Amino acid sequence: MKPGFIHETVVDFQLNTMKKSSVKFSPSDKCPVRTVLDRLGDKWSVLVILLLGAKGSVRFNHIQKEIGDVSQKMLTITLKSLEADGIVSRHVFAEVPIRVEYRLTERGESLLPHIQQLSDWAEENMRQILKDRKQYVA
Amino acid sequence: MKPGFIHETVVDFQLNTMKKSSVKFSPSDKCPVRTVLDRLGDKWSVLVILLLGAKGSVRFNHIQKEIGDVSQKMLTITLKSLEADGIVSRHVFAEVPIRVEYRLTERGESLLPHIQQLSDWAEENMRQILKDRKQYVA
DNA sequence: ACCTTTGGTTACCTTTTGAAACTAACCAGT
DNA sequence: ACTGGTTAGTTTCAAAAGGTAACCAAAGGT
Repeated sequence: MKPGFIHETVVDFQLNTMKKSSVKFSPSDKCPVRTVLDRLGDKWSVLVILLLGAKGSVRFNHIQKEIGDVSQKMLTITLKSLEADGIVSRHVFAEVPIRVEYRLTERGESLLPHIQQLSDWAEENMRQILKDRKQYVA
Repeated sequence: MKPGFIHETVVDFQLNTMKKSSVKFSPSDKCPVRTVLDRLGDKWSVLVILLLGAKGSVRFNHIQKEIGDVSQKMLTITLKSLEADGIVSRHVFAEVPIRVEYRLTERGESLLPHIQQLSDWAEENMRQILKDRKQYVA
C-alpha cells in the first residue's frame, strides 16, 4: 500500500438545507480510494447501481418503491451525486405527468460487475454471518 | 432481481451511548444483500478491511494512525462489528502495555479481493470522476 | 506516589439521515 | 372554476451516526 493511500482529512460540503447543490463532495484528491469509495460507502448508492444494472432505465418513483425504505430526499441526493460522478445519467421526458428516467452510464456499467460480485459474496455468506452475529455477545 | 431482494425496513439497534454491545446490527434477514452491504456502507469498514488485507496483523493504534482520521470510538465500533460478523479476529497479548492485534479471518480474506477490485476501479476512474464533479454545477 | 503506555469507554455536541408535510406543473372530471 | 390525482422533487424538524475530548484500567518504570 502506498504511503498516504488512506490518510486524508475528509471535508464534506453536504448542505443540510439542500439549498444549493445538495450533492455530496469530499474534496482533496490526495486519496484516490477514499474519494470514490466514500461515495459508494453511503447507504444507497450501491443499491441504486445494482437496481439500475438489473433493470436498465428506471423512473424516480420506481427506484424508490424497489428499494423500499429510501426517503425521497436521500434518493434525490444519491442520484444527483451519482450523476455528478458520471455513474448514472438523467433523462427528462416532457410528458404529463413529467417522467424522469435514470440509467447507468458507461462508467456505471464498468463499475457494476464489481458491485455485483460484492452482492454475490454477501448473498453467499449472509446466512453464516447472521448466525455469527447472534452468537457474538461480547 | 428477485422480488423483495432489496425491499426491507431496516431497524438499527446501534446504541448511541455504547452502553451494551456498541455493535451495529440491522436485523431482519429478508434481504441478504443489504444485511451485509449495510455494514460495508459505514464510513470505515472498507478501509479497515483493505488495511488488514495489505498489512496482515495490525495493532489498534496502528490502524488508527494509518487511516488517519478515524476516531477511537468509531474504530472500536467498526472493529467490534467486523468481529461480530466474523470478518476480522481480535488477538489480545497480555504484555505490558497490552497489545491487541487484528487480522482478517478466512471469511474476511474471501471478501478482500472484491473490495480490492472496487478500490482498483476507484483508482482507475478517480481522475476523470473528479473532473466530472467539478464540471457538474447543476 | 507518580508518570507512561495501550486500548479502550463515557458524556457531550455536531453533522448526516429519516419522516412527513409541502410545492410545482400539468391534466381529467364535474 | 374547483377538486382531485399524478410525478418529481423540496423543506422542516426530529433521530441517528459520527466526532471531540476527557477519563479509566492494568502494569511497569523511577
